[in-house]
Amino acid sequence: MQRTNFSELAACSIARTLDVIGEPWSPLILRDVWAGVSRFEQLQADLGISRKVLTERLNHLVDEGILERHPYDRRPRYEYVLTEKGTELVDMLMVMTRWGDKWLAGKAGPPVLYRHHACGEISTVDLRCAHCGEPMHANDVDMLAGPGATR
Amino acid sequence: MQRTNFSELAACSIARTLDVIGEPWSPLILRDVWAGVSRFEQLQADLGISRKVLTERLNHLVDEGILERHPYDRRPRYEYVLTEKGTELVDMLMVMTRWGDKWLAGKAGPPVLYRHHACGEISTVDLRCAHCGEPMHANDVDMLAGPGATR
DNA sequence: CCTTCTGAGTTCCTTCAGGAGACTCAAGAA
DNA sequence: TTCTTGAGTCTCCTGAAGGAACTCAGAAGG
Repeated sequence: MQRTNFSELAACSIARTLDVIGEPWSPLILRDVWAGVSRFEQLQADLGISRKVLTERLNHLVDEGILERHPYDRRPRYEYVLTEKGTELVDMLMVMTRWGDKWLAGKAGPPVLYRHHACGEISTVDLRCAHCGEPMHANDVDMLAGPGATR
Repeated sequence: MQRTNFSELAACSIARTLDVIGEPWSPLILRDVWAGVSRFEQLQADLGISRKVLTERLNHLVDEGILERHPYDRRPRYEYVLTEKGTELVDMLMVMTRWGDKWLAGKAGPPVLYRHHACGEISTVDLRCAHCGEPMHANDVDMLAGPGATR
């Protein structure tokens, strides 16, 4: 086995999630589909990914229920569309984007801005506690074993 | 070139972030260091990663300012510690965890729970607009070109 | 009716990253 | 002086990623 199957290492939601979108290119494919680049040829041209790997990644993302293939012609032509499961994964991309904007964008500033529908403002995501609404970051929590802790 | 350098593709904070922690194992190393597994031998044993790859990943994460090497002995023995930059990356892991808990944990439930210091409750992260405080997810935003959009 | 075009893959070959395990090296312990 | 331990190196092998050419089905064009 060349690449370890992470989710077999331990009961860990991070490892499991990496088995779904941890392979090279997968997050960028998700980003593109989210941004409206949704056909095979468009994705291949936009990313410069090899056709073989693009095929593999798309199949995997469809198998995992992240993307759906929607035919747009009577010929075998498809558009890839985010499922609900896939759309919720984009949350992670938004947090990645925020981190990259802060730490890697440099003087040029963020390459992409988000306008929030609810308030109409250019904004960024903020992590809050689902319970009390206060900020919730790495140093604001303790970790405890959960019900699914054993394999 | 076997693996594409994503950040050269386009001005994209996701691609740039992937160049920092997108390689296989890197997020799991981060998780372990965050959880207190901080020495080479511990990481190797806990993850089952090959020593060669662990060395490469740790060097890269140190180079990128995600981890710092702290000597804990007069012999060359080190502990790896998250920098501020690295700690903020853990936000992303918390969001990955939440997604994995929801979509992949199944009946067993989440393997790990987080207790929020501020309120003392077991809770999860929630994405909010930094501007208005309302929920902010993939379908709640429009994308616009930002100042760093050109390469 | 025959040829051309197009989107969506497949196939094939080469190169290089990941896995496994043995080896090294420095310093303290026995 | 030898043994042990943590933290890496080194070597060999396998298999994934890159690149480019090939296939295939249906539509369009003459």
